[in-house]
Amino acid sequence: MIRAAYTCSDKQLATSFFARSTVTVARDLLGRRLVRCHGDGRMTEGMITETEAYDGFEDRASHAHRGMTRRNAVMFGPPGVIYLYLCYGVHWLLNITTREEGYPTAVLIRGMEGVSGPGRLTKHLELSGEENTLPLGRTAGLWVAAGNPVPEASVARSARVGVDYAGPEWSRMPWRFQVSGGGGAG
DNA sequence: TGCGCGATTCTC
DNA sequence: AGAATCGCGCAT
Repeated sequence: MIRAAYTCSDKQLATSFFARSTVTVARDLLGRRLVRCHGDGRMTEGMITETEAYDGFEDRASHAHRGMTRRNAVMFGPPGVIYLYLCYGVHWLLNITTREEGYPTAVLIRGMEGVSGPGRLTKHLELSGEENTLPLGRTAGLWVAAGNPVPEASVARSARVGVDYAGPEWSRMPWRFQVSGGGGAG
């Protein structure tokens, strides 16, 4: 039997990485490797290719824009924490909290290498409500590996998906980040 | 306690 | 274009 070994993805991003501006973190996560370590030793990992920022009370697209509730409480907590919620009663969506405690923010992980769509991503990584509220790390079996972001030329910005209900100002906010074809091998 | 809706995805 | 599917958030 082959025992899973931690290799280059062993070193994870420090909590301080997530303690910055939500939009900055969303952009800076592109190109980083998302690592999932299952209980039975299997590991799944891949480069993050798409993210979205949800920032503060004023952002009407954010779960937190009307204040703290049971569901979104984790967004008000410390940075680097996993926020998983059930969308449409069908799909789990993965977020990572950012900024300081008390200010509600999170980055939605929408896509990774070989996987498009936030609902398919959690299914691929075998994530569900169990990991909700856990800090990124070995205990959760999920973390972002230290590495390099993609170059600026490889970043595409656009409006967030599926948030028309937030009104024109907030639904048009260019807080969606994707790895585009440009920028060379980096 | 009840009701409408959603940070999506799959099928027709 | 419409269904799946259920917890959340707000109104009663």
